[in-house]
Amino acid sequence: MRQIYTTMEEQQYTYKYPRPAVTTDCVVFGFDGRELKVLLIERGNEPYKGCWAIPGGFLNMDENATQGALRELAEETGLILEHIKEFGAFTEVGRDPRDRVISIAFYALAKKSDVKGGDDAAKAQWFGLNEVPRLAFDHDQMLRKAMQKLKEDIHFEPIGFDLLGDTFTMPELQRLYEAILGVQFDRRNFYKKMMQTGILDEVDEEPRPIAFFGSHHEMRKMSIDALFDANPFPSRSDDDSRRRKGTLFTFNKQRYEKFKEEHNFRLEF
Amino acid sequence: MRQIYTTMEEQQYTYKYPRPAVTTDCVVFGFDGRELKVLLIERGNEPYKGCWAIPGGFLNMDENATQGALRELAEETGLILEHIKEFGAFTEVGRDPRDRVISIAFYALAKKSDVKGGDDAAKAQWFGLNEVPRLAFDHDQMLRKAMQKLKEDIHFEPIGFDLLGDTFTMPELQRLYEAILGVQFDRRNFYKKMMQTGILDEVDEEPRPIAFFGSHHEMRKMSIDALFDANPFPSRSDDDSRRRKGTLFTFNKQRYEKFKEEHNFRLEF
DNA sequence: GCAAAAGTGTTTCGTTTACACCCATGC
DNA sequence: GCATGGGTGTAAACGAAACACTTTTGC
Repeated sequence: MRQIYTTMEEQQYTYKYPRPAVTTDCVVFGFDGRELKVLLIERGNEPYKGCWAIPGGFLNMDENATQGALRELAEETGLILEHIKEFGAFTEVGRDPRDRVISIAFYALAKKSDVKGGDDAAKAQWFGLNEVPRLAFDHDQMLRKAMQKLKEDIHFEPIGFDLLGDTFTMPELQRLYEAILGVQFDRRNFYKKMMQTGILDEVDEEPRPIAFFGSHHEMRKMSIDALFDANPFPSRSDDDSRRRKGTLFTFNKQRYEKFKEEHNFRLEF
Repeated sequence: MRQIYTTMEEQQYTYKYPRPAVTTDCVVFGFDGRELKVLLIERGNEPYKGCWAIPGGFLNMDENATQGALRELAEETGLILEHIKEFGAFTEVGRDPRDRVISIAFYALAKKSDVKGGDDAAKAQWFGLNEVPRLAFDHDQMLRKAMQKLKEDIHFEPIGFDLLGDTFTMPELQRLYEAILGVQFDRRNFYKKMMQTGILDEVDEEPRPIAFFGSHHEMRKMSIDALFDANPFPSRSDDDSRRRKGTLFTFNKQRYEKFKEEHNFRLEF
């Protein structure tokens, strides 16, 4: 948070008209095979010290909002993501008790393999969506809006795949959709609909692919196994007993692009 | 623009960290019975002096983004609207050549009867979507994104009705949907789909209702006729020959609310 | 009276939904 | 061997799309 400016702390910035401070926040969703999780951080400073909050922080002058949100996310939680989606600005006058602060809000979807434990992430923790504590600022509202947007977006974009590993089974995918949308699907109909999009490839055996993670500029390679060993999904890793059973699939991005063209950019469920 | 602060021009505002300036912009769509229009203003100041732009301006410290956008819209175009919809933040570092400025963007739909001519609106003008000139800043991009959002939203919300008068005929409504979505519908199927939503009421004869307009705090009443006489839709008012033919309908907001509940908040077309 | 647009029902087709049994795996 | 979850096809219902002729209005 604001680390870039620690060497300038004595410097002052003066403007003719008052300006709100601008922050970015990023709601990160994860999936443990059973329910949706959200990644929160415990605030170390006032206001709302000790309270849980959506990761985020002040926008730097040399980055756009997306870059700012990704940077803050990496700093505060250790998560290195590529795709986040803006879903709204939060601009009520009194939303920060100290100062006028507006926030540009994003949501993101994290695979298990994106989770990097330890160090920076010491104060970051996953919460089931029904166990979320009272959040700082207007972050309750922000979380609700993010969930709503996620529900809407998943009808038209295969964003759900970002929440699963590189390979997944059809029941896993179905459980994910059911968790996000809060409804139950008939297994056979779900299979059919998914398969007839043509964006899924059947995989004969688990490929144990290479995953990338590390800091923004220095990427390291390591096997999925090492990632899992180093950073098991925090709670209920016994849920893994629900996984790795049945036919494996993988998401075919190329065919998805083609699919989008043909179907007027709609993928419905 | 910034009028609230004209008495403080000598005052300076100092912060420990640099802050972007925050503006709001509002893309206003109108409909002349044939094609979609967008309301633009000609800039009187640098940068982009003389260039057309989406109405907007700096956010005041005592208003949220929605209030700021509505205020700027009223100041710059004379339009007093109630509902605008945020569709994104524009935050690229170099989007304003002078300073770091981020903008929160809205779109709005204006009925003919919302158009208030003269005075403030001297430099505001409607453009057909194919006649839009090169716009200031990143406003081309902003306009494209607004159109895209409008297209998406109209599938699920009856926002189209805001573009028509209090009463309208079915062909008018159909032309509007066709203009927004860029497709052609079968007349009979369109009738059926609209009527089976139950959100339209048939009106026997034109009710000549009372309309409200004026400044934010001092509302005046006048008849629709006087409004039309004073402020005909700028271009092609001969398009009115396409109107007032056939059965009149009006939008039933109450039934729409009920409809939303029953249909899981979806209104598809 | 002629041209242009409004009004109206039915059939066809495709999509969505509902539904049941066998198989593989883990305990 | 029993319980749990995975895998598969078909029939019925529903909603979307295609389609033509008569009536009204404006010139």
